[in-house]
Amino acid sequence: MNIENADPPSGRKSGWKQNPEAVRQDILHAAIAEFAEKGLSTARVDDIAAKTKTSKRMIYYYFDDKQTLYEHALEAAYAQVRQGENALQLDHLSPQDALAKLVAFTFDHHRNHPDFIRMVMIENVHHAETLAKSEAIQKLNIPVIEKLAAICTRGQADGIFRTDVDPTVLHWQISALSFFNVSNRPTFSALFGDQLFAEAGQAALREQVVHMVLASVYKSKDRP
Amino acid sequence: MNIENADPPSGRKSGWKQNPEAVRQDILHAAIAEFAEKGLSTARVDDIAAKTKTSKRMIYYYFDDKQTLYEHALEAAYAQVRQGENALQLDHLSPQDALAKLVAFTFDHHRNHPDFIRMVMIENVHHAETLAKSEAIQKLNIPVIEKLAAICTRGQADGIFRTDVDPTVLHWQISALSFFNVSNRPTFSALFGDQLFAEAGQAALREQVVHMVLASVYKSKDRP
DNA sequence: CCCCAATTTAACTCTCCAGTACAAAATCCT
DNA sequence: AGGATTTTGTACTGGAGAGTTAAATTGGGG
Repeated sequence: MNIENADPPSGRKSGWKQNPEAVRQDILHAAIAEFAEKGLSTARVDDIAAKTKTSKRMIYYYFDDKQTLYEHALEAAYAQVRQGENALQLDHLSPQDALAKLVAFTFDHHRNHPDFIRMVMIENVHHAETLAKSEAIQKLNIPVIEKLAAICTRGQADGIFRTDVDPTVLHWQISALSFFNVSNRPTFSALFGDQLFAEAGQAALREQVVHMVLASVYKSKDRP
Repeated sequence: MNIENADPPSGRKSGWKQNPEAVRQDILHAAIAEFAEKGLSTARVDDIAAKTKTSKRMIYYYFDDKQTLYEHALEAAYAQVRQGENALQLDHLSPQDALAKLVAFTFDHHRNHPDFIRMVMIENVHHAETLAKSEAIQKLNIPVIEKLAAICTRGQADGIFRTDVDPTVLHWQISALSFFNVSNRPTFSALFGDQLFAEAGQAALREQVVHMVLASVYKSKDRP
């Protein structure tokens, strides 16, 4: 879908053969899918190769080994998802509305990017060893907190938010609810049924989550 | 710590040699530790054996293969944790206090049983395939919901809780916040620092979590 | 005390799979 | 064109680790 061998229009970046950048991307997408599906050690390089337009040999050509490939795949997964988040425009909204929109957006966004969630789950299983080494990923996460900090500041200036709201805590809350919804769906629905994960259930949960987070930042007297 | 080879006081259950039940338990504990630490496929049977008083061959003697051992380890992990929960007595408390206590307890309990959390994480990475097959585990989870349902009923009878509170949703909320706190600590602290996971931070988070959950069940007019 | 069934030990096999050796294209440079 | 360099295909290797073979040990019942 991405590359056509007929007339490469603007590709051929690094002054060399057929668009190496596109090949890298192709491999990374396949790798994300495989790692997200199976986990780091269960993932098979041969299976990643099979999902690719290219071969196993090429994977080792572009990325040195499985671990390196995993690092790049993790980075790519973060980049893609955070990029989507950065597109959100909240400045024109009141602090309450901005926060509500951010929470609802995050809930949906996580739901729409299960592969990303699963990469993070896997990273947590591995004690975040890879993530801890990647400065690139750490930089990608600064804007999330900044966005929340701006909302907090405005909300406090308006006298509506509690004075002790903490952007990091807020992010923890939003993440916890939105992340768990995707990460623990398998066990939760195996134990308690999957009604909550059908459309109606999810809509209700999103509502709940938005309310919970908003309630936690309001001063008591201002609660709607 | 559990077994002494000096005078087996009441052991020797199955009418045969040195307490096979104790050996099983020994293996299961080692297995839980190893699986929780490394994940299903990264875990090494040899390493489990090394943590045991017995040998690798014995593991295959008592449990047929790695997968079977994993199943039993998962079951044991659930049994242990749910048993701790069942000890909670809530009937003598008002619905609000009961719920608050249950939430705070769950938050702490999860925090104190990281191996259990990690087993569940791993199970989710594997799409809960093993959990889905275990009726034993599914039964273990009924009391949690029943306990919540009882609290909801009482709260509604008192006219304090909303009429549409749902025990399953409530459990989802409590679990999400308490689970994520343990499961995602590695990535979260790699990205945003580990202040939230130090004692003070955790105490504050627990407070927050209790408030959030309570707020979500109160009728608006009754919110404290 | 001797046999049998229940355990246990140690050494072994066999498969899977990450990673590689090697050489054949393909592309660019002059 | 022809040599240098980069890209790709094929077939292979080496090691790790799940699971096994087969013999030794133990305790109990007769």
